[in-house]
Amino acid sequence: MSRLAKVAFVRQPAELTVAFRAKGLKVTPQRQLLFRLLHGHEGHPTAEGLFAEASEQMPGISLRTVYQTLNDLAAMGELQVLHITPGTSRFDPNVESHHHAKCVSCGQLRDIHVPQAQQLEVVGLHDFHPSHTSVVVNGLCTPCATATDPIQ
Amino acid sequence: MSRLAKVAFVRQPAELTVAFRAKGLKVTPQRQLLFRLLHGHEGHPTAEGLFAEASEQMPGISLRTVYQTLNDLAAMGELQVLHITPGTSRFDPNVESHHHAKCVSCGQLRDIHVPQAQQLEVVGLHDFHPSHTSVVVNGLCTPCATATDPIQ
DNA sequence: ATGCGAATCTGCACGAATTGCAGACAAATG
DNA sequence: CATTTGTCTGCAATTCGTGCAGATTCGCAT
Repeated sequence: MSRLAKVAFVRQPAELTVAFRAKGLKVTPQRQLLFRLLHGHEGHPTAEGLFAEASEQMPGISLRTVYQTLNDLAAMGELQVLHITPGTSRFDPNVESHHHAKCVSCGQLRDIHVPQAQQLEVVGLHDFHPSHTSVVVNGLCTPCATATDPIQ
Repeated sequence: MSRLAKVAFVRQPAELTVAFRAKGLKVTPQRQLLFRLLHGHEGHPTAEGLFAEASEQMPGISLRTVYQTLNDLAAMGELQVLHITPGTSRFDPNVESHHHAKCVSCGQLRDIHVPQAQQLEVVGLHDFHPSHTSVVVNGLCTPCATATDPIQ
């Protein structure tokens, strides 16, 4: 196939609503909007990026609220937080086991699958209890590889 | 053996001196101090951490200079810059091919070897020119695992 | 050695990302 | 519909890192 099979995005907004209430967290219009934006999001948005998207549909929403909600989702394991790019966190709505390819020129991230990732032989891992392995393939995306000027 | 075989640290200060001059960069006492601190450094220090170490031996050295030198070294490939922990960059004097284990509780990083890392099968990597793969094993170090159990 | 030009050092200001705080406000519950 | 509690917004503060400028020093060629 030419693309990854359909991936599992963050849970349905309705499910997140239940999960929030179950934790004593309230479900506000702002949070519902973010649930919707994240569900089906194929990229790896930053908080600022989601704030921009959210602002289109709800002018006046606060960046602070976006951070708050993303942090809550991450704490509940409904969202992956990536620290792959310098300076900023990226939020990955895809919670299925997967990994990333990163263009070292433009910083673009894309999802990949690495079937053997959880069965890697590791040397030098003493007194450590591994839970999850993440793989990042660094390289150049085709646009950056062909362009003379590797600007975003 | 109970530890990794002797790893290759950043090149000898004398070699870095030659490399800097060859690039038209000057070799100052500040830089020589950082060369020495990095050579044989077993950890993954932050710029602030190296600044603190450097300040002991050279009071008055500027944090700006530490950043400058680390960036120069990274640009020359004499140092790896890691974006694994949130908010800050870590500098890895070990330029040999290796990977990292990260304690998700205390943030500690340690070096590991993953022999198969460069031969991983990757699914979903189209229009991309990979150069280098990095593996991070997340988990708990023994102190954190035995201390207060963070997850109930 | 000596001098000159270019690179560097330091201190400070600035910018981006993220969090802390407080008062107004709204969601859940009975 | 009233109460309780958590949330929202705006702003200040913090942290990490870089841009800038003037004084200084390195390194090469006299």
